[in-house]
Amino acid sequence: MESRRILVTSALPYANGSIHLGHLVEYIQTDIWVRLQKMCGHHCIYVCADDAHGTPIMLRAQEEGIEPEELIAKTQTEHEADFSEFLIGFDNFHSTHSEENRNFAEDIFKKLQHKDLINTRSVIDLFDPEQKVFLPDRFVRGTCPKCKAEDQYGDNCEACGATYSPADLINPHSALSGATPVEKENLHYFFQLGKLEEELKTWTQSNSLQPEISNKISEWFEDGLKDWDISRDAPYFGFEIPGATGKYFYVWLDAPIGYMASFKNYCERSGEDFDAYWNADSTAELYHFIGKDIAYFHTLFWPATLMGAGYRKPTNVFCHGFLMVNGKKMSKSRGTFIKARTYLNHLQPEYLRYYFAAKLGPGINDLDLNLDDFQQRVNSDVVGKLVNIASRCAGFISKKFDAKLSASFSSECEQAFAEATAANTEIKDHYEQRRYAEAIRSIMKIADQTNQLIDQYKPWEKIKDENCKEEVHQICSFGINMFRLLIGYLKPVLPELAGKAENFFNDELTWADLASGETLPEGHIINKFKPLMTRIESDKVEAMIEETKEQASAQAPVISASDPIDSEISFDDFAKLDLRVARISKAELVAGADKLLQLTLDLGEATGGLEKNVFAGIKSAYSPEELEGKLVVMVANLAARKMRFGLSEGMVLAASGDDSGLFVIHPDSGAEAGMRVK
RNA sequence: GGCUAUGUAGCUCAGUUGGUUAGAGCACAGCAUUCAUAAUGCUGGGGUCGGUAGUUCGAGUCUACCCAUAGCCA
Repeated sequence: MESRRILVTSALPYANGSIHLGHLVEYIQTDIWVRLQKMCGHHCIYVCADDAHGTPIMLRAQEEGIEPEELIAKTQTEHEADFSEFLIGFDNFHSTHSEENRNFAEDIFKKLQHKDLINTRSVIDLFDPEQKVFLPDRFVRGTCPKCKAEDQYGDNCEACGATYSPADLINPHSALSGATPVEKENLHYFFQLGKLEEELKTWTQSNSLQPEISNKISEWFEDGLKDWDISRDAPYFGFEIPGATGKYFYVWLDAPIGYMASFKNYCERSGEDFDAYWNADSTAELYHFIGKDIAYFHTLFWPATLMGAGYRKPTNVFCHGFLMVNGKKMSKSRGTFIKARTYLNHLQPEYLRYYFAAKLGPGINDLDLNLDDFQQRVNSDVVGKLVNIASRCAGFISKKFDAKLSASFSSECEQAFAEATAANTEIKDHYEQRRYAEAIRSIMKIADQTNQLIDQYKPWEKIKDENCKEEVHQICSFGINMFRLLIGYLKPVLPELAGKAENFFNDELTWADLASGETLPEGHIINKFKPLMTRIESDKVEAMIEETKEQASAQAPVISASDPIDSEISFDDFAKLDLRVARISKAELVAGADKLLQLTLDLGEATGGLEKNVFAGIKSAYSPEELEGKLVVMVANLAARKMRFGLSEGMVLAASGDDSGLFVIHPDSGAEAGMRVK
């Protein structure tokens, strides 16, 4: 078989926080792919690095009262430990804040300049008049224009998730001085992507990108490519642009260059030939595994950078979806924003590797970590089905046959072994095409068939009959051989388990061994069987969630301060409100309104049978049918307000938090329409 | 708001170019079994495929609109 030369990367984790289970989807996906390639005898190199530049890192370092360099060094140590324990087998892990990366970034920038792909022009930025510096979005704070949460960043609101520009903030102020920012012209450097449009189009079309991504990319081309702003002003943690004092490369310019820098760093200590992988005429393969959120940095900006600077382009870019936990986005308060370290404190990494593999496909769908399913699936598949095969056969072999295997099977078993061997082509292809879930299904099907066969031969009965001893020897040896095959197929996913199993049957497995169809030889001695993997226990999963919740509540004061109690009012202020119980006599959809329902409220006999018309913004949480007949509380003396759809004569009270829920307030049973609420 | 995806049994997912009674694993129920880490085998119940309206002899599978979820908008 021809050996391929392959360079693989995972996206660079950002150095301002810990690795969490969401990150691990990608590293595990990549690692499985790389391990398969290596097992197949290909020359495959897997590099990564910490992404160490940008404003958030500066801010974080400031908060902790340390230099950015100290922060990123500390983070890198932590990241590497997490990856190593999750068995992510990087050949090199580096940092974008490195000499290699500085050299490449500067060199690439100069090449782009030389090709006339860089220009400059003035844009209006916010300026701090006291500190005399331009303010990055994150250095401007103010009230969210959408949800009115106070003290939010200039680019997005942490309370409601809205995105906007700093100029949209209410009461904007500089995070540095507190002064109100002023608008001022500022010089920026731009990468003129439009000049590479044709070449980029060709690349994106010829490159068998995932169809979802191709569709998305065609969108960028439709409006023509805009120039890309690649400079940021001091204060910034990054590389200064050559010949431009006080201007820095935007983090997204030098981050992907970090792939090259990390590989260069690897070449220097391994003797690998850098140019053979990166020159424009390279015949090596280059793959980037990334999350769907950063697709266009990798399918547009990054290839453009490489083209412009005269390097090779990626062979392909593989996008994956996001991790959900129990069907929802990871959430600190639900205890599902689980850090890699927290997981490791309670559970074995291979459980998660198996579960992710069992659910990963080639598409960009989000992947759900359902914790009950996780426990059941791993226990059932890996322990119950797979490891059980060795466990139920090993005893007979070691106790009754001096730990020696037979190499002759019944014709039925021989056929089963041949079929399982033949499946290697298909399984390998599933892995190669990143259809891990299908690979796992194929593998577990073989495990099922093996258990069925063992059941059929009933060695535990036959062992009682001296005449059937050879049959027992054969079926158990068959089981061990099938187990060996299955472990081999799962080795990319479960490298540690595979290592233990290889120890057990005194053999090391490559894909060629699996494909050969050969069994272990007659008389081959197996070692004493020890449990290779134990079951996931519920209390461990619960403990992990608890620990995550504790981490969240430790930060709670910061979170609760985002919505403090309003300033005090007098009783007289309160008494001005005429709150009444009302019955919804009619509720209907409003044509053309996204969020409104039109309610007819019956205020009962006490008010002389008064009815009011109210438009309530509760369509997202209630259907008209479920509201009709219900009692609610309304502000009855609120001045009527004219809306696009008609006159609204009051407000219905409802509770809402930042977690997108909306809950209408109902009086307890017994209340009647018209009653005062006080 | 625009765009790109996703929405199939309690849970997690498969369903090729539209075609006989919609599949798997887990969970559940019953039976068998005890070699094995309460593991294994057999049998069974359970979905009309997010909603509505279309195209078609025929749609989970095509079209339009709507709803929900995720991501992106340099």
